[in-house]
Amino acid sequence: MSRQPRPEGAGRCASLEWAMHPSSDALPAAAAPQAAANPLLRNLNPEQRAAVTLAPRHALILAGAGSGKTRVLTTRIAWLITTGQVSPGGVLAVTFTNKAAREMLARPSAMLPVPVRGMWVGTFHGLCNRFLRIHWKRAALPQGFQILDAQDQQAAVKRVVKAMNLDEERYPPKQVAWFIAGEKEEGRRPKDVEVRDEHARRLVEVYQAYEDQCQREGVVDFAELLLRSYELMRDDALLREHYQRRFAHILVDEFQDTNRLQYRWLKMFAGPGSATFAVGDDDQSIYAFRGAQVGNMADFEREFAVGTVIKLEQNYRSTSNVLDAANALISHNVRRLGKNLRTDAGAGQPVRVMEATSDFAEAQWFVDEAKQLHRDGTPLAEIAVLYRSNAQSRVIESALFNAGIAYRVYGGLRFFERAEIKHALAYLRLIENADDDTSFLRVVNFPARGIGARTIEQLQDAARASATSLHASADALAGKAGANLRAFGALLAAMRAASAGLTLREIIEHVVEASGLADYYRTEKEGQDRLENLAELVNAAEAFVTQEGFGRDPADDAEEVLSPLAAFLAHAALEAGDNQANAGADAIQLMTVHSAKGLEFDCVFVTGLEEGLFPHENSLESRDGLEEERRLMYVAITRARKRLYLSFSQTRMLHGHTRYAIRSRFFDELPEHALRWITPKGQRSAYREAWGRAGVAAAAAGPSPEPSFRRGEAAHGIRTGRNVFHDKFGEGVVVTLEGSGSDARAQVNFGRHGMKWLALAVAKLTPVE
DNA sequence: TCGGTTCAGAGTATT
DNA sequence: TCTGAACCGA
Repeated sequence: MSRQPRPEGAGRCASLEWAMHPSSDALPAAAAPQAAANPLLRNLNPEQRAAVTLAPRHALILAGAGSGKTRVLTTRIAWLITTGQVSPGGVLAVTFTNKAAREMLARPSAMLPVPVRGMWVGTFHGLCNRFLRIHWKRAALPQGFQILDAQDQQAAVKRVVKAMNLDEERYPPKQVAWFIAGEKEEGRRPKDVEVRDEHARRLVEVYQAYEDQCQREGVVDFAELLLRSYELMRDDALLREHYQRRFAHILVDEFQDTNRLQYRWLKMFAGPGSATFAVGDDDQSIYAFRGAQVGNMADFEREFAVGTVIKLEQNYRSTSNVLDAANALISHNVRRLGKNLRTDAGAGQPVRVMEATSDFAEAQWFVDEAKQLHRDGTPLAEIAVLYRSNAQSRVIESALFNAGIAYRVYGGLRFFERAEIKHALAYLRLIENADDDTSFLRVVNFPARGIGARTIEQLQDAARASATSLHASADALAGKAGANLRAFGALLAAMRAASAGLTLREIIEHVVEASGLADYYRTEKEGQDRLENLAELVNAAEAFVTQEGFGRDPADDAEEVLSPLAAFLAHAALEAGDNQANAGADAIQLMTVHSAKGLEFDCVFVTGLEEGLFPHENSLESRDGLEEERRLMYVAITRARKRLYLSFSQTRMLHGHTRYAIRSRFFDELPEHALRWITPKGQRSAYREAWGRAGVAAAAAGPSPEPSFRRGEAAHGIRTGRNVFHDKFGEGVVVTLEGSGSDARAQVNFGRHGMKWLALAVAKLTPVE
């Protein structure tokens, strides 16, 4: 044993040095004695065991893909509790997704003989909701405050922009909502935003008006949940001390995905006596675009004076060919904490690489390959197709559909986002809170009850004038329109009265009928599905009440108990539900690389590996952007257990045009020994040979491209789809030809050098082939 | 108020 | 090419 555990408060340089060391011989020795005794620690490797049994102090666990991260996290919780180091009530465990949160609750419960009640396990938002439900008074919120999802938020912003008479062209609600969420996630209120120009000043005004509106209506958006809790902790010393004392152990999953506000939030809960156990992987940081700061890992080490960094590098998922590919690829990133995956699984199958002539052909090839795998015994559900962007799923779907193979696409509308569900929820929310204008506007005329756009405009004017909600202003309108409005108000009042004393299930059943929603969908041609969804909503509510007991815990000493309806509405906003029925069926899995994170499959196909698509063109300008794309590719590769296929296509239908593509630069970063090119001979493009280590000019004579590429014939022997060589930019593909004679120009995709327009009279372009 | 037409835009996404 | 949103006529 070469090293002893680091004493408390040891300097951070030392810890960094630790991080850079091969870890197995550098583990804290403290783990060893108890290890044999406790069954929890059986089957853990030395690094995992070290992490699980770490003494109570801040620690950073660098957990590589497939290294048993969740296992370490959950076993640690169980370990802390069984060894009596903490009671369940002293544990705070945070994740990003509900799925991960459920796991983090379920697995320790299974390991422990004692109930884990009192433990705070959940998503950042879920925990903030819990926190604010308890301290709603101090947070200046109504007890039954409602949560706006992204859709609702955008609608609310739109209303503000309209009310302020701003040009919706210059202030698109989507972007304004994005701006507001971004500022909140940086912890900034309107007064804190730095204003440089007129446009920014206006944006801040909108932000302020939006805040006022939310406060008036008693609603909060997602970012507000975080910010409001953070501020309350920051400003209320008693409260802060209470929670800091309570949570002796804070565990964070996917730490590399935290944004600035989440990091500060964590810091606020970590008191002098708490130990923060942060688990993450900088190589899998793929959410910078939504505010994630990988830098939080370094900040954490510094600001928490982290004494222990443990690297989990033993991979239990993939064979070494797959890992060699992953390791080699990611080594091209400069900004890394440094980590290398290893496995005992043996070399396994080589990574197969396929070059297709078109996106259509690529999809067809995939289908044939998948059929073969299935025939050889792979369940369909163990075959996944990954792509960079959602639009790519279409051609694959249609190929699968034509072949009659079951498949499942991830993403898309989730249960609680469906229109009919949102409508029903809007009625329910109005029962809870009549001032919720977002919900009011959603259903005031749905089903139609003679309240048109003009009426609503008048109503909004009246509401603005009296600074009240729409519902409170209904009396101000005269005539037939006013009568209709008051009838709607009476309907809501009747629903509210009727729901008193009913169970949640009965309330929803009543509302679905009384609102006219059920009748509306019964007469609709395609309303059957929607009716079924509404019935499913009733079931979901029922399940929520029985299973969750709506999340109350006596230990939380909430000031008053929330009604089941309000709790269910919060649940609906925080957990959008599944996006697909029959999730368990045996079907091929289609998803973006982003949504594949955290999953694993026997066979993985990564498709569309073309310059401009993967890496995506929008991220090529900056090094950070490109490195994130590379991490994304790393995530894609490390999803595979046994077989990995990488494919790209010479042409791809994009935005209605055929685009000529160059294979992704990532191929050049993969080790040749782990790859096997399976492209049929006659199908390889010239640059395929040319692009390798030998340099560009010595292109092997390739076969001619598909006949369809021969269109667009032009002078100079250059034509669309042809591979050409340029002295400065190297190999490229002609994408477009324009003009004629001395005006002739060609648009050429030079891959890593980007898309260029070149005048054929000037530029020296030599056809390659 | 509805339904058809026109137009812009098209990356990744959890809560 | 396809989608969703805005717009216009009946």
